[in-house]
Amino acid sequence: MPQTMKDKILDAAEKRVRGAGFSAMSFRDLASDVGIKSASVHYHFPTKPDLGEALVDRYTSQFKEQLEQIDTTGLQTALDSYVALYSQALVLDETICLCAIMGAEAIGLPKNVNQKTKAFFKMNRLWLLDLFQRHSVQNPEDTSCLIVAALEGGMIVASSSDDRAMFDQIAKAAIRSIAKI
Amino acid sequence: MPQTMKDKILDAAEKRVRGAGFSAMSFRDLASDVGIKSASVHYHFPTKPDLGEALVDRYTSQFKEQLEQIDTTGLQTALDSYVALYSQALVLDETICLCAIMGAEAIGLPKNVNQKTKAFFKMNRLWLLDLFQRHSVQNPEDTSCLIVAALEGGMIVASSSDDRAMFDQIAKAAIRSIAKI
DNA sequence: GAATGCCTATCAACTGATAGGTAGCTATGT
DNA sequence: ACATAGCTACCTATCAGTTGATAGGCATTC
Repeated sequence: MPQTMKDKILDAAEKRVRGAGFSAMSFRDLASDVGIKSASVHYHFPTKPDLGEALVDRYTSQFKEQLEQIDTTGLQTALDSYVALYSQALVLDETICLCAIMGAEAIGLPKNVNQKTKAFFKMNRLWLLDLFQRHSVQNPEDTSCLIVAALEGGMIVASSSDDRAMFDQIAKAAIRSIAKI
Repeated sequence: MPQTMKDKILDAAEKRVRGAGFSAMSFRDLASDVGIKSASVHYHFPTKPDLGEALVDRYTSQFKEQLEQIDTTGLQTALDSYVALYSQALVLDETICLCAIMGAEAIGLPKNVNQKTKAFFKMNRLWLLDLFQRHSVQNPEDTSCLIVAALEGGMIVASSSDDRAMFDQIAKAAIRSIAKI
């Protein structure tokens, strides 16, 4: 299955946004990344908000696919797998979660992009909520919120401190706190 | 004590960065905010990295001052005061922590700004570490990291979801998890 | 007379976006 | 079988607006 130009553009955009932010990324950057001209990028994504929306949309659905592949029969192993999804981004790609930076920039971003970012966080919370309810974790609503916040914040603090071990430390502490809240 | 132009510029910069990010803020924005011309902003802060560094520096020292005023004799009340510092930003100014967004944008920012952001997080961790050690909290290192990450991430998730109550929910869950990790 | 704190004017580079052209492919009608 | 029409996916060229930054002028203050 060959990769379409649209996907190549989104790949380049994701890399740049996760590295430096949405407003720091330009159509010309993306054009040179994928080997076409900026006018051709506009052909695939008419405006920048269009691109942002498609970007977060794809990120969310890809993340959802990975969530659905996690074996949720054991609480501990499920959480380990969940944390690994976040950890991968930090270690392999040397970038943080797309929605962490989109969320941080939120006030200055187009509304449609904000809605998609909001949806990403909600999806994460709901997945955790279901997991916690099925494993009889106390205060499942509060706990799911805390885990998402700790992991997103953990990526930012660890990335900013240039200390990847700190993310693992935070993630472990977050998971250890579960069932005791 | 009259406010200097330098401080007025930093005030405007802080508001804009916390709202939309460092790369989304321009010298002309700041100039019009404080009623001078962009060339005059360059007089006070020669380059953008200079401004960024001064901004995070001031933010950190102001935050430190507030930390030092917190009564730390009681663990619970001290934590409540600490959380209130974060909560204020979200509720009153309708913006997130300066270092949350500076940390999120980190990879695309000047190195000197990154160092200052890193220092802010470290200061927070050390303040909590001292608090936890003096109150015999278990795993004080892990716990202090977790609290900082949860609060920074909580601001992003709550702000992005346009749900301020969610921040309080996350903060309460984070604090409740202490002493049980 | 020198330093401070602003100004006007200007610069090259970059931004998102548009207009209009072109090569290649495909579907249709005769 | 073959011309025609239309679509896709790019291109060049250009636009007005914005960006960080600089040079040089002009008051006011010390």
